[in-house]
Amino acid sequence: MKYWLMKSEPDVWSIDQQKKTGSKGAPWDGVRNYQAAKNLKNMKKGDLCFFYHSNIGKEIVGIVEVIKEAYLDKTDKSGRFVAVTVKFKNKLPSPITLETIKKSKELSHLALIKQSRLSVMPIDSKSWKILNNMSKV
DNA sequence: GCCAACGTTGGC
DNA sequence: GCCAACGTTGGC
Repeated sequence: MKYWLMKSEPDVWSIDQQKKTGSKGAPWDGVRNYQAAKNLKNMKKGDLCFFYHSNIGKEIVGIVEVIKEAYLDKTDKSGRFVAVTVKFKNKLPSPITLETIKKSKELSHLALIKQSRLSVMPIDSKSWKILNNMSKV
């Protein structure tokens, strides 16, 4: 199983909206970046993703699970980009802010920090564990 | 609201 | 296929 991190502006799509969709989940679409799309294509059913709120909050707020692997993004007329379906899994006991992540030397390699504009990125299992531990109060 | 970083587009 | 111009993202 792989781990990921996906960004969303809570104005547009927040963890609470995601939660409301329950077990049927919701499409993660609108990605218009090849690198992010490549990551979407590599997702497998059952993979877990951190849900990050960009702009407002700038923190990891929860975890969602991939329930449908990459398919053509219906919102993309060109047919070049894909979407996946994810379902709400849980909210973090306490959100992890970007500021906190930046302070950790062990997490300095994450694309979240190095490539601030990338919206879908892999998270190695070690970093996943570190982040989960950080979220426990 | 600004602007740096960076991705994309299109003319050549 | 290069690269300038332009658009977008996202942190500050």
